Amino acid sequence: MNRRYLDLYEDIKNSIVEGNYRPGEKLPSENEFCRMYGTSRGTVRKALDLLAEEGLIHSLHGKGVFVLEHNLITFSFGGIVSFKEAAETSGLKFTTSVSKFEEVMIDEALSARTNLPPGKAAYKIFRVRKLDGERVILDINFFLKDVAAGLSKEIAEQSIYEYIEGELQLKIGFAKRIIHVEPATSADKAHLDLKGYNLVAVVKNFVHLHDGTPFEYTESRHRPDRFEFTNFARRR
Amino acid sequence: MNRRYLDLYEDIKNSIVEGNYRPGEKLPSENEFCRMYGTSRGTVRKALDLLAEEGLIHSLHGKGVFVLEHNLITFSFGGIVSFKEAAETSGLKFTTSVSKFEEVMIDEALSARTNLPPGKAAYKIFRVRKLDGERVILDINFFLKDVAAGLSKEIAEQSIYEYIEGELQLKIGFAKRIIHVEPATSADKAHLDLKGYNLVAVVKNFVHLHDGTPFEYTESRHRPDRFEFTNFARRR
DNA sequence: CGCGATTTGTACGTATGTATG
DNA sequence: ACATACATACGTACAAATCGC
Repeated sequence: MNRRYLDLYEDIKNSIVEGNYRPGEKLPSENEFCRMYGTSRGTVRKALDLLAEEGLIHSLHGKGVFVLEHNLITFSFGGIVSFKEAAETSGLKFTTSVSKFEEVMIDEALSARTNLPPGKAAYKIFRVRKLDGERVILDINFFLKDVAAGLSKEIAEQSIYEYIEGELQLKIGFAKRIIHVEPATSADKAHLDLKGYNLVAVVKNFVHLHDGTPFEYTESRHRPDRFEFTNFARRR
Repeated sequence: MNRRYLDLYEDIKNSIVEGNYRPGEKLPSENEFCRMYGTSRGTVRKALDLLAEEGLIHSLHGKGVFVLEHNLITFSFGGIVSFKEAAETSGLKFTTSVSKFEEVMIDEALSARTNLPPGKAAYKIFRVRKLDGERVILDINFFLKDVAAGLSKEIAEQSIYEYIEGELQLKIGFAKRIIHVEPATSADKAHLDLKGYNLVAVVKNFVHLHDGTPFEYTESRHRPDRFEFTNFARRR
């Protein structure tokens, strides 16, 4: 497969992140990009579309394409990003400890909660994310055992996504997220330094493979004062 | 301007919303759409891209394009949507009351909070959203007076966006959002039925016109138990 | 003021690659 | 092996907004 537009996208994105193109500046015109990369204008525009979707650039008819204000932390959360990736691009230094790794059967109740098919086995994982010595995030994962076969506690301590995409060569497709604020559970109280808070911010992730099959459900439970979620939207 | 891809997008979207194409079903192929609408494949693909971005459909190489599970509430929040639009598509019956409408000067402190330029005048509006007789959302808006000239309390009771886009013919471009959980302020306590909660879920909106100029800052302050934010993401 | 040059937006057409059945 | 369907890439043309002369 070719996918030159992805190379172009990453190239331009890197230039923006590194500050070669700065917020407020005008990018080279589409036709200049065509010359620079030896591609067609359609390919250039496809790369620019991706950047616009992420909120890094904005095109003005007749004027040009401009770099928007951005904070690196912000736009890393635009798509589906593993915790490791997000931590790296944000620059924050988290440490992770796996406090539970077990196999469970998905019964009706669990299926209703996770959207995973009942009757199947799943890995159930608790991971605590510590920042500045405080336990501020509890990640609760369920991965279908069929799909994520061979997951281990050791892998969970590193990056599960690297394993799934790298080793198993699975293709992750899309995810639906719901954010809620919920009462802290006994698990939250046991695993987090809640400092008296009795609510947690919860990001529920329903993740599907590229072929559409659901394979992961994750709840990210945040101490409310350390929670932040960013988002970019365009009006049509 | 032509924008046939937008017509196509809305047509197909309506068909999905109305249930003519149901979740799990396969859509007509791209070439069929070409015949149906008498357009080129590029135009069809552009319409499908928009639907895929919203999480309504998913394409499988060699197989076809399929409708995803969706709840109408969910995808209405994908882009920039006025409260009125969101309420309508969600089917929930909110009532709005304007409890404050005044003009303020943007000083340094307010500029830091809103990202609006210091030294300018702005409309400051409090609107309380009531659901099932309970005051659950407090919207705090700041609109640049320069831009949104002529705003009134009466307009705020209806739809500010209809006024801005309809009457003033302004084009809204994009918005950055940040979601936080914050301690309830005295304003929250005064305007909401907090039922003992001492935290609120806050969605901060930094809205820009199409030409990039910031013109609106809005804080949507939700009672935590009635807060929900949905999101769709794809892995690249 | 108009005119032309530049730049992005839209639409169409064609060709080829790749996955599926 | 073949037809179908989506994915990528190139090319062309014209529309519409902007800017400088």
